[in-house]
Amino acid sequence: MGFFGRFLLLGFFLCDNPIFLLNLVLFKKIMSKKEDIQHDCEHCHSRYKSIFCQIAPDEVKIINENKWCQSLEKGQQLFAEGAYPHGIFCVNTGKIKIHQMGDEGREQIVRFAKEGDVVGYRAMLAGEKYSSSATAIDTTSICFIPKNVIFSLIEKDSNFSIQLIKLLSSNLKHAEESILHLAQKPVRERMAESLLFLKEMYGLEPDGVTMSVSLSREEIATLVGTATETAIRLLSEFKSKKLVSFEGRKIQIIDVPGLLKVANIHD
Amino acid sequence: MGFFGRFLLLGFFLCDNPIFLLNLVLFKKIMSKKEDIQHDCEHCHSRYKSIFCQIAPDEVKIINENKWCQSLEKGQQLFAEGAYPHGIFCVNTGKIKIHQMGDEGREQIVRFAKEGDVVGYRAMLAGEKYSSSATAIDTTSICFIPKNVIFSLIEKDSNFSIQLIKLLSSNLKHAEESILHLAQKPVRERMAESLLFLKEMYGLEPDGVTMSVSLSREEIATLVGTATETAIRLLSEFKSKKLVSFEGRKIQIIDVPGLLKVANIHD
DNA sequence: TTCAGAATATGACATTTGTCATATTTTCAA
DNA sequence: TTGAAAATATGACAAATGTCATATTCTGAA
Repeated sequence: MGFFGRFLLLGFFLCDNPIFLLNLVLFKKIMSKKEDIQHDCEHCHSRYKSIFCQIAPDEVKIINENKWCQSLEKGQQLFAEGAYPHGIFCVNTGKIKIHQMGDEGREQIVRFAKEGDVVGYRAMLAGEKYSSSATAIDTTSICFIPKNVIFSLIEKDSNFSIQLIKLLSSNLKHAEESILHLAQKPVRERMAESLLFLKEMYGLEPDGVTMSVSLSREEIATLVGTATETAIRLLSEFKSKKLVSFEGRKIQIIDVPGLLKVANIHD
Repeated sequence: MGFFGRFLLLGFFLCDNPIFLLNLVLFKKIMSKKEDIQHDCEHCHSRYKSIFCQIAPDEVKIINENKWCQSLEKGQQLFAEGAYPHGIFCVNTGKIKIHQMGDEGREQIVRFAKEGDVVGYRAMLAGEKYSSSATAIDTTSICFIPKNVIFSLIEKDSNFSIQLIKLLSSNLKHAEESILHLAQKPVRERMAESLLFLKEMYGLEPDGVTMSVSLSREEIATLVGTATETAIRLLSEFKSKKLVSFEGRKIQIIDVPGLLKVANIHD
């Protein structure tokens, strides 16, 4: 897709979007970056980790011709609650948080995405507005695949449907597990669990102890489902108990068995 | 499918099931009931409300020939956490709760199902063990459709895949909403919300005020995500504030706007 | 560099919610 | 019918968690 095509697509994406102003800012930022790198789906390393891992070569070609890549700075929003989806986003590299706004203006992180993950698909598939927002929590490179391409893939390739179904199933399983834990586990256990989860999700830096994700205390609090102050206190407590250590937002996981114990995880 | 076929299927269902003993009880109960009514999918009223509403007549025929119906008493378990799924269950009439067991042996209700809903599909589609249990909370009639029938339907009918995808999406949306509310709303708000939810989900009796679902205080507590005593206290409070009234487990919704206000729901 | 605003940290306290004890009522099987 | 067990109800209290106030530290723009 050439520059003109991309422009048209972007225009389409913007014009029936309720939060037009916000996207206008995004639009300007994108335009000011001159040209984002257009990746090649055929040799895309993150494709093999994704729901697109098994699709036929000519389908890959169609996606490649219709997709559109973009890079996001840390903190940039990919889409916002209430907007209409026109396609899905595939994460090439980077980190994304999926979050919702609560009554008192407090955000709640409900999911994360990394390389190979797909975001924004739930609302698109259901034919609804986005029920959550997505924001980059690190420099991120994503590809946008238009709605019609996805739906024609579902029509043609039942294997792709199964991949989507498995993805949704997996998300649903995790969501229901979160429901259980939010309802029944005390904050301290959830904090330990969340730290272990982040370690699993985004891994560690080459030093083998520092977590690759960098989140503010407030973000950690909205993941755990607690007040920011409580999150800070618990992190300090974990530090004093030598379960973790940290310097600002760089958190080191020192004692995994200890954290598992605090999280009340056995098997 | 004749009696012998059903027996074989049941045998299959049972033998690689980790909680064999539990199912043995179920097995005996089923057998003692002589013969469950075998419904006809072609004229099934609940099919039109379900994910099977759009499938082709010959597919309906295949399902009809391979399905197997069963009725459950209130309190009977349909499947248990940890067991392996061999198909999905379609609710014909009745009410089902989907619940998980927490660390301290406390259950947590994560979803409900009624006429036209499908249960047990998440684990089956993902190729995993059940992550939750399903139990009838009212006299319920269900049909069992074997795994292979469902997967061949997905393969043949992309429309059916889309129905499944939409179902999963809808469940995921509700689950993420629950996460938000459990993390941010106080118990009182969640209680009011749960009562309104139950009213929407299962409706009212002909009198126009009494809720059709009958749950114990403990079950209500595990839905709201609180201690049983707290649930009882809040219900009493709502009663004294004339928001609801009740006689045992029969709960009347008196003041919907009042409940909406307590639940902190505006729009 | 410097300064303002944001993020982090910590104490004091209030509120919410859970737990335990103990009635009271209901249910169901002998 | 009756009695035991379960469910419901309520009080007293403890524990967990949130809120507010206030330092302290960090960060980025002028």
